[in-house]
Amino acid sequence: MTRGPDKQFDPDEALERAMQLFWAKGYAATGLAELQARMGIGRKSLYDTFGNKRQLFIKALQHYADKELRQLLSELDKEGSPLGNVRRLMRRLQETHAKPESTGCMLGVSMGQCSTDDMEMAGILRRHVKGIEEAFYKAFKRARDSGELDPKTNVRDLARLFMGIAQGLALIGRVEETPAVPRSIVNAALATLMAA
Amino acid sequence: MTRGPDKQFDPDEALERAMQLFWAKGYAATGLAELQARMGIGRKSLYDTFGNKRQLFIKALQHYADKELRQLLSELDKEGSPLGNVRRLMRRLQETHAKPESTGCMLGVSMGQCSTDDMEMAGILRRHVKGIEEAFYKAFKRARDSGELDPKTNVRDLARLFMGIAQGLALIGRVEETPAVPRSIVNAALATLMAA
DNA sequence: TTAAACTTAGACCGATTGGTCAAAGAAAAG
DNA sequence: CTTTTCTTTGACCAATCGGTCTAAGTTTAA
Repeated sequence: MTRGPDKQFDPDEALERAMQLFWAKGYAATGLAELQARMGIGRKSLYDTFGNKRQLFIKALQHYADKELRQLLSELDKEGSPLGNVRRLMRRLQETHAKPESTGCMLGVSMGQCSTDDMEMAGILRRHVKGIEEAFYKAFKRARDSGELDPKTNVRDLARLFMGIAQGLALIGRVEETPAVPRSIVNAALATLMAA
Repeated sequence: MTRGPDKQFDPDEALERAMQLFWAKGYAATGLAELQARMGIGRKSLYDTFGNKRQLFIKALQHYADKELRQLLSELDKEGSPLGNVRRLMRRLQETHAKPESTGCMLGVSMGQCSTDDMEMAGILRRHVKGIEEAFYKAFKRARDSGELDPKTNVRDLARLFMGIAQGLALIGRVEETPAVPRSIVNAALATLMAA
């Protein structure tokens, strides 16, 4: 039993566009006017649909993290060599962040942007970062169990290292203009898996 | 032949304080009023001495990077085992960023904050990041020459990896509230040096 | 058609933004 | 002393900030 007209815009697409803007410019530097223009909706619609600027940002962040984690998992959970999956993933990340128009990872960008005493935001970011860690953990654990990694390998530490490397890579990709540094980072990261 | 009274404040200390604020809150989220209060100077003095907000930020960033790089070099250039120096440095970074009040690395934070099309800022950040890479490079090269690292090691790649890890570590330290993740990252990073 | 329920565009709000300027104060030079 | 040159304070500016609200438009139910 609904009354009145439906929304004239697609909230999902509007959120996607808000995400892109926040991602590229950051929370504080993104104004409502710009958001409206990019999302193609009026101010009232924005507030009715998403609450306020902060809530919109949080929803955009959530949207980003869900999408990113889903892709990460689908890539790391593929059948075959777990380490092969990790290698393929890291090479893809390398290519992504080596592009000059790369805007990095929205999680990393947000970690750098949120005030240190913003506990709510920190909690949200921590949860998402944990998700990435867990995805790597599963892959490395499978690798160890299947003999691809030394049985003595601390896979928890290794997972956290790769999560950290991925964050560092994304961050540096934002300012680097040649593919050299991202390539080096991934080269060296993967080289450590050979030796282990 | 100087005329008129001297400044009533110490520009260096004012810059130091501005740096702390920018570091913790980021460029966009830091207002002039807050800066004035923290620096303890009037608005006119601020503009006469530092130009405008952006130039003040750039000077603060420069100040930070110089200080940080100096410390990095003094730590990595110590006599004795180069790899030992790297280990000591990484453990120190771990402790720094494991503290709950850690505000990360101002370079990394700024990489995440500057707009992707701000070429001037990107250039400045790239230069400073390169400085960190070079510091690691020298240390790893010494390590390879002295037989601490496998002669086949690509020390350029390794240096870039460690620079990236340091950035990731600092970023994650901003939101993490327990020392577990930073410790894992450094554990795993140093473990790769053993095997190599 | 009429009324109710909804969405829309955009005017509007006080507060705050980065930035400027004039007047007052202080030290050095004559 | 006076004059000159500098610094400081704080008022002030237009523009923009995030956020609200009214009025008009649109669709459905009766």
